[in-house]
Amino acid sequence: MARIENLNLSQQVTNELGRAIIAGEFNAESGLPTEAQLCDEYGISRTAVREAVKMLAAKGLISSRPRQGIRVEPASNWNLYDTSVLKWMLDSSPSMLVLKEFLQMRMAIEPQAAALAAEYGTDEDIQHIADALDEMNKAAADPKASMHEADLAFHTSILFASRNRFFFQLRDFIRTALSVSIQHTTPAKGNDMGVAEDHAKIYTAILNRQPERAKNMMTYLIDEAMTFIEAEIKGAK
Amino acid sequence: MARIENLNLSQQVTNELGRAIIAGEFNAESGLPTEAQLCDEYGISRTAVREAVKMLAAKGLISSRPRQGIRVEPASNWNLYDTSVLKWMLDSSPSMLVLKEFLQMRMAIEPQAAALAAEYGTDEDIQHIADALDEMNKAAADPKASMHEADLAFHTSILFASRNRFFFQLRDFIRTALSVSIQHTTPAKGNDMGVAEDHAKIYTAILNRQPERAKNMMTYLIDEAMTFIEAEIKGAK
DNA sequence: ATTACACATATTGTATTATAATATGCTTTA
DNA sequence: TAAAGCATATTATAATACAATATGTGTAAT
Repeated sequence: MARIENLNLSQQVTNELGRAIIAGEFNAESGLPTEAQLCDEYGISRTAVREAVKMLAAKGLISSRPRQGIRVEPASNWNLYDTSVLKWMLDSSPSMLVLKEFLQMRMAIEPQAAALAAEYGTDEDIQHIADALDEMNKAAADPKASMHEADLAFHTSILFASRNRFFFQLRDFIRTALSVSIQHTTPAKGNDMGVAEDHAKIYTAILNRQPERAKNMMTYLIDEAMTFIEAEIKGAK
Repeated sequence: MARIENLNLSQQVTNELGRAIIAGEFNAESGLPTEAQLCDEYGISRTAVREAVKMLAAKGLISSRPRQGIRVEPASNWNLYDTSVLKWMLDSSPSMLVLKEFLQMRMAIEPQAAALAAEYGTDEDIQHIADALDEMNKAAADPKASMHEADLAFHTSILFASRNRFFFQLRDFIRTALSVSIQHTTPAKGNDMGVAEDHAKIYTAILNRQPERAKNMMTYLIDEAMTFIEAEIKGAK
């Protein structure tokens, strides 16, 4: 087990087991080792093992019952919107497989969020979007600055401005999806300014309280990534 | 504590504390009682209390550190897509407040899911949609049959047919949103047949592999509920 | 007076042991 | 063959002890 400083024992075991479960290292029928076996394996007390098991159960990965042991739940029950679960997923499966699914989700969430931001975002919310856009422009001019971080901040600030807690709750998911997306599309760019302009159009639409336009501009932005990825998938065949 | 048969102790405490946290019964600054106090309060061992605390921490509701105690996390960290968390939320806050947010999310997710279903759903997936539609038609004719259940099955089957695990993962969320939605819109209906026809149009579009049309029909369906709710909110003022 | 250091203290973190509850399979019996 | 009961493996809960970790307090040094 990779002992990580600053995390307590049960959290480390949670990490290790969570990763292993999602990587498919446990047979779905036979399930996990018993608590006693896990104690031996990791050289820790049952207290720590049980707390780890409870945390994984809370995330929908496993369930445990007396005499039956610890079973892996069907993947359809895993809480994919849990940050840890999402991380374990990306660690284990080649990101190309989920990249398209990510983009499909972004295509559902972000245009709608942009429209809601245009309709309900406060002036302060919209100022935060402007701030992120400024950072992106700076980064486009100055290679030292981080375009990536500014990009994430831009999209997150729009989720926040939607004034809908369910949209904002997806910020980690969207950030992850966006990061993976960027990693795959960046090689082909060289047009930082063009991307920045596309983002600016979204911001302007929100500022001018044009929900439909904001939605369309966001759809366009994501569709560019989608087109690129589909070509890449096709090419890989 | 309402002791529920068939749930073990730590799960019952998790339920009770989760409910109380989301209902705002704990001061955000002072946090929760210490483990020792919780033991006294519920008359249970530290083992059970700690396991409950770990489960709640896994859902993002709390965090605990030595010497500092158990703190309530900011609501923005709560995992709203966890079924339990969602349930606690609906139990505590008047559903009217979240109903519009639910509909905004449905408006993002479901039209896109319908489009994906039309593009990627297998024939078998689409048959399941047809089955649910049949049930809805039966229920429209026969008052004994449950329209509600058939309606939920219809929407769920489309999420499944999207062939995107992130969409399907939202099934509990969508089902909850839809249930709340129905509770508020049903009084004004009397047009079960009209609703069933709207659903049929979505199905037909998916069957004929028309993603755009499927999306539009689903948008129309949800927009009807949205219009109704907005009128109700306006009327309540 | 202010800073730095050490120490006391409260609270969670981990370990250990013991017992209870529960479900599964096997054996016995009718 | 079926039903009842018993053995057993595994998790569930409890109780106790000690370790680790922050937080504040007081004391000493500058």
